[in-house]
Amino acid sequence: MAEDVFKALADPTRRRILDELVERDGQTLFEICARLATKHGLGLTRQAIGQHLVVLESAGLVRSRRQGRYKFHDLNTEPLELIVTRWLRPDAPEGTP
Amino acid sequence: MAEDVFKALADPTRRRILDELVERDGQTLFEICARLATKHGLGLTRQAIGQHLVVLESAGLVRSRRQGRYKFHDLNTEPLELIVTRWLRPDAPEGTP
DNA sequence: ACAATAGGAAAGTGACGACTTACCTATCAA
DNA sequence: TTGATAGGTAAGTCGTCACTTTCCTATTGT
Repeated sequence: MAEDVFKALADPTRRRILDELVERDGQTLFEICARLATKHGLGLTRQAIGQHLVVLESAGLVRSRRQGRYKFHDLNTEPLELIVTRWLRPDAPEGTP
Repeated sequence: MAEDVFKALADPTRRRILDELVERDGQTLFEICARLATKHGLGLTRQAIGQHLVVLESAGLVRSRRQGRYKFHDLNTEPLELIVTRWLRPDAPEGTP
């Protein structure tokens, strides 16, 4: 849903996470925590980042694959292209007949 | 800057307002109120819509021009294009998982 | 087995945001 | 001027969201 995508993008920490995944795909939760702390100075707990990842995954912006005790997260830009065409292309076939 | 744009897009009512302005540019506050009420069944007060327009204008998504006692609102899609290119990798192949 | 590691799932708190109510200013028509 | 229209602003309420704390499950290494 578009609602979930926009709400997911509303938080600056979640946007930072997307930035991290653009730079290097397939990171684990602990890796994301470490990089956010060192590169951006974000002093958030692991649980907080984990909750953000849940939101991003529910919005379809992040896909995760489990491998043993590791869970790797990949960026999925597909929902982004959908929300853009809503206002950038006025003559696109809209869902409102 | 980008923060304001994402926060502005986070609210469904504000996205509806953008939809309305895509369909017909240069509407006044009362026109937007009427169309949101009739077409989308939104029972919001004029003040609420006015506050949303302030948010949209602060984000640069809406430009307004005053003319007498009327204030016309125009859509500005420029901030949208900026936020899209942030995560959409330009040289990524189409079917990359 | 045991402990360390990677992750998940609660409840609780504090702050921010959306909305209403009420009141106020400015412009136009009679 | 008077009254109607178009818009602006402030206080207050209520819900939502981000975050922490605490505790729990699952996998791996020794």
